Amino acid sequence: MSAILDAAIRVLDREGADAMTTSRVAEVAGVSVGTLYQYFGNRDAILHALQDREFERATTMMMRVLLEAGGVAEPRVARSVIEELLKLYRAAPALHRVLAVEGLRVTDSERVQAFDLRIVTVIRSFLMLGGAALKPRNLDAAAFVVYQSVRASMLAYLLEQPAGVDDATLVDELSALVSAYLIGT
Amino acid sequence: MSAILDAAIRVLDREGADAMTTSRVAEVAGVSVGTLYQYFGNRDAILHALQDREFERATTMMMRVLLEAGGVAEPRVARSVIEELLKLYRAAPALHRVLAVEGLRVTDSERVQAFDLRIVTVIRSFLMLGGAALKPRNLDAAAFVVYQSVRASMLAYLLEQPAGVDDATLVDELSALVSAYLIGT
Amino acid sequence: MSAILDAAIRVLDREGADAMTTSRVAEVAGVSVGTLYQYFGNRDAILHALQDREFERATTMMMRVLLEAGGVAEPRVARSVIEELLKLYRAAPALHRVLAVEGLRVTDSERVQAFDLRIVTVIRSFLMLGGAALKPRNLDAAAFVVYQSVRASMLAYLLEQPAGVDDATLVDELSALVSAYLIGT
Amino acid sequence: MSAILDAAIRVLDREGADAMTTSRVAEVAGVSVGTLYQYFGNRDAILHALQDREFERATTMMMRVLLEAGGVAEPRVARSVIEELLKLYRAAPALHRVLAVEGLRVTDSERVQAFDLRIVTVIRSFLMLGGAALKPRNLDAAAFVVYQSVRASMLAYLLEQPAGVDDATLVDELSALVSAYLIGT
DNA sequence: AATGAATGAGAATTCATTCAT
DNA sequence: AATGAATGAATTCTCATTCAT
Repeated sequence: MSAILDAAIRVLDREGADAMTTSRVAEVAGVSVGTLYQYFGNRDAILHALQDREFERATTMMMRVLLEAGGVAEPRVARSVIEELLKLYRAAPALHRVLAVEGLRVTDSERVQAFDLRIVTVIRSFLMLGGAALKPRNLDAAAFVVYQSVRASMLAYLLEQPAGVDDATLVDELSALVSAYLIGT
Repeated sequence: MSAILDAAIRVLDREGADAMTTSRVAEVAGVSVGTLYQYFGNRDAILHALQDREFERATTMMMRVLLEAGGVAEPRVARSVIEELLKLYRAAPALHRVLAVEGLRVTDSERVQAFDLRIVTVIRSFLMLGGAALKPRNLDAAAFVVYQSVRASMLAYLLEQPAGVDDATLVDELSALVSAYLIGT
Repeated sequence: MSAILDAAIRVLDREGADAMTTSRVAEVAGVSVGTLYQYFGNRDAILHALQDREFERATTMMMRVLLEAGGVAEPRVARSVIEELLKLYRAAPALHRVLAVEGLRVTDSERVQAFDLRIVTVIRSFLMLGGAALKPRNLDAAAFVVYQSVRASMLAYLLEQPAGVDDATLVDELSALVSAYLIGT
Repeated sequence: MSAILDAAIRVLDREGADAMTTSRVAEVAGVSVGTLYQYFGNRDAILHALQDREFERATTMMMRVLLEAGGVAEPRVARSVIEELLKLYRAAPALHRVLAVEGLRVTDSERVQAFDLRIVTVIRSFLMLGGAALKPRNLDAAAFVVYQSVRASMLAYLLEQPAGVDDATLVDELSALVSAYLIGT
């Protein structure tokens, strides 16, 4: 039930990851723990569902931006993706924090499931489509490095609110970073 | 006592973050919990101490590399720092994972203490010294973005061991990323 | 509804006593929990119904065997009853295990209801009918001891499958035990 | 700690098996749950410890009785063992009930550990020592059947307090049962 | 200073039972 | 009569922290 997922995000963002206990989520969702367990077999299932939702949102967004750009890799496209991603992250920073943290905790068997790896695969295929405009690069590594860079910077920006950096600056610099690296501009 | 810190790292890297309980650390260190609490008032104090030690190592390393390079910002310098950083991370990936994770959990009052922010400050001053060779940039943002990018990529690389990326590739791509962004090469 | 009782036995024997939850029984029976509660006011009511069914089967079987033997107490009769009982137990060992366990849990007020006590009463009346052929005994105690002995041995045999004992051996030894005790042969 | 084991028995006998929760045992023992878990890694460990203690008591008792009898198998010996066993059972009927119940729940891997099987082995070796006086029997089956019979009758007697049976009668009949079966008297 | 037994709040999870539809 | 989502008390187990020795 999406009420439970929404409650989980709310708890995550307002009270922190430690507060995301099954009881607290149930309480905030306005249901009993029992009900929560009817929908999610265990605590992790909630995070998995959240991950799937976010993964879909991010993927959809990237596809939309790329389609609007006509499939051409340009600084403009990178900037659009980064802007949209910032919106996605801002909607639930703590969720993305948890997703990132859990991604790094992933065990071999679950590896393919991790948010990280799924997104990197999507980015990799975008880079392949970008074609001639891009500098020649090891696609695996480039997709990996670009994703980690953007994700980490955005996340740390939202959670730490470092002095001297605001939304516009962050988008500018991340766009510059990615464009310089991938396109050479 | 550094025996306790070493034990903490050992537990962290061999048994995972969840296993780093105060009792387990004490056990591995060969002391009693009571003794551990004599040196570290609470669990977090251990992490703080670990953070300080890592911070010092990283800072020292960067200074050394920069001095050896004669204070000039060049791709070669970026690559050296990245290579050295990889060594530091590889020595205790799980420690750096925890440091990263905890850094993002930081509350306002402790903000200045976080590993992240301290390192960004150091990097910022390096960028200032780099002088004319560098593209003009918002220093705060540039230091921030560069640090987060390198740190996240390195950490994810060590913990996730993504397919298609090895040490050399990672160093190459991170160097390219940073150089293209800061120097334009 | 006997579909529910059959489901309960199936669950009991295939999945164990712990798995016999009301939901699981309902599921296996192909009805909803709600429906189950329409027929059985609470979980225990299912066990009571099961007990009644088993009690009737055992009683009927014993009567049939005794009638076929012409009402005379002989080793041959004891053996027949034991053989038939083994069949009954083998059809649903876990059920009989639960019945035995629950019988021992019985509270004062429900005492008369317990499978144990009901069966012992039936056996007692068989012994009375046996007449002159039997050694003189305290009938209450004899019925009690004989029943407990046969039941426990059979149950443990089916559930533990002890080394060195098979169907034939068990029937032989139990027959010898009972005959020696009651008839002196 | 034996205070915990004693508390477990007290709870078992006064409040029933269901009441034997870790918290309740800790409470009755006058310690915290945490302390309980320091001594017993999990709930079952308590039962295992109890089992070991009872096993040792029963074994010691049987050896003592047999030694006193000079190693000869006679009705008198059987009666003594039965009398002593009744004392042991009476001291904690609910404990023996649980031990019996758990014995039947035993899985393959733990089989050898079960109270039942351990005791049967001991009895088997007593029967071997009994020598010429005994009727020829399949030792495995005889030990098994005798143990189950005595145990079940005694337990049901203590827990159900069946009408028409008292201590003396029970001992008489069980002695008669065992003697008739094993010795032919 | 060192010890480590004791603490107990708190977390995840289960399941008999109810009741509105 | 049937349904099955919702309930929530109860249970097991963990671990940071304390304190008497």
